[in-house]
Amino acid sequence: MTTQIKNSTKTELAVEFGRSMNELRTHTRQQIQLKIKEHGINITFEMLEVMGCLWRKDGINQQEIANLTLRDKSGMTYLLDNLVKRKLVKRVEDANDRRNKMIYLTKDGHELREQLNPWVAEVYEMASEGVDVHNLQNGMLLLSEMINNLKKG
Amino acid sequence: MTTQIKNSTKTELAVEFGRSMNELRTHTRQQIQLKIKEHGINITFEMLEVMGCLWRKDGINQQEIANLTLRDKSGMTYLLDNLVKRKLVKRVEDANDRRNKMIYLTKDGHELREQLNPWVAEVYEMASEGVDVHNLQNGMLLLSEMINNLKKG
DNA sequence: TCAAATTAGTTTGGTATTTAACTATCAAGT
DNA sequence: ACTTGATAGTTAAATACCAAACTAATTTGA
Repeated sequence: MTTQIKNSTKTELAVEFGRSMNELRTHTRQQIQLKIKEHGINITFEMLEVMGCLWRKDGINQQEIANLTLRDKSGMTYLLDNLVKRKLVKRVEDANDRRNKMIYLTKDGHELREQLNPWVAEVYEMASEGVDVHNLQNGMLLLSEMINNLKKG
Repeated sequence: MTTQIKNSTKTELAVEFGRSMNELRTHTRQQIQLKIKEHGINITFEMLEVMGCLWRKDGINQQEIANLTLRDKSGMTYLLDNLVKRKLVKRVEDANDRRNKMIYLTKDGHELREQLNPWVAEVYEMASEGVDVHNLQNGMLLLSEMINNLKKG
C-alpha cells in the first residue's frame, strides 16, 4: 500500500518533470529564435541544430546528422534541402559509397558560425546563470538514467 | 581567465543538458506512441497532451489549453479540429463571453482516460525506475531555476 | 459613451516531423 | 556470382508548429 502511494507520487513527479523539460526547451528555443530575428538571419532553430553538428565536424552524411539531432532521416532530406537553398551547406555524393551524400559547409555556412555562436552561447549562459555546476552534472546523470531506462523497454 | 574557462565549460554543459532533455523527450514520446499503437487507438502524442489537460479540468477555453501545453493558440485550432473529428471533445460557445470557445470532453473522451491512463503511467514508471525521488526533485528545482532565468531575459 | 487597447479564435504561408513505401547501393555468406 | 539482408536517401501523405495578419467580442479609460 505504502509503496503504491509512493510509486504513484514518483510517477506524477516524473510526469511533471517531463512537462518542465518541455517548458525549458520552449523558452530556450524562443530566446534563440529571438536572437536570430534580432540579427535578421533567415534560419530556423532546427536548421541551427543541423549547423551545430557540421560546425563540430564538417563532412558527414545525412543519416549521421539525423542520429545526432534525434530526427528521422526523411526529415533530414527536407531540412537539408532548405539549408542548400539558403546556400549554407552543399551535398556531395560519396565516391567510396554512392549511397551516402556527404554534407559540407559552404563559405557562408562557415561564416555564420562566427556570427551566431556568441549569441547562442549567451542564451545558454543566461539559462544556467547562478546554477551550480554540480547540480547541472547531477541533472545530466538523472537524464542519462531515465534515457537508459526507456531504451531498455 | 579561470572564470572564463569555467563559464565556457558550464555553458557547454548546459548545451549538452539541452540535448539530453530532447533525447529523453523523444524516447518518452516514442514509448507512449508505441503503447497507443499497440492498443490500436487513433490519437497522437500531441492530442494526448491536450486530453491530459481536459482530464484534469474539463471545460476550459482554447487559449487556456494552449498555455498549459505550451503551444501557440493558432496550433490549437487545428489540433482541436482533429479531436472534434475523432469525437473526443466538443466546442461550446461561451454565453458569458462570446469570444471564448469552451472545450468539453465527450463520453468517448471520458472513457479514453480510463483506457489510456494506466499505459501512460507505465511509461513514466519505466522512465523513473530505480531513480531516487530526491534526485527527481532536485532535477525539478534545476529546471525551474533555468526556466526562470530565461523568463527574465 | 465612445475610441483605443486587449483578448479569443481563425486563416494563411512557410517550415518541421513521422510513417510507410520506394529506389539504389553495398555487404555477407553460400 | 547470386541471393539475401542491410543501409542511405527520397517521396508522399498526414500531422504539427509558429508567426503574422485578420475578425469579432470585450474591456478600459478619458
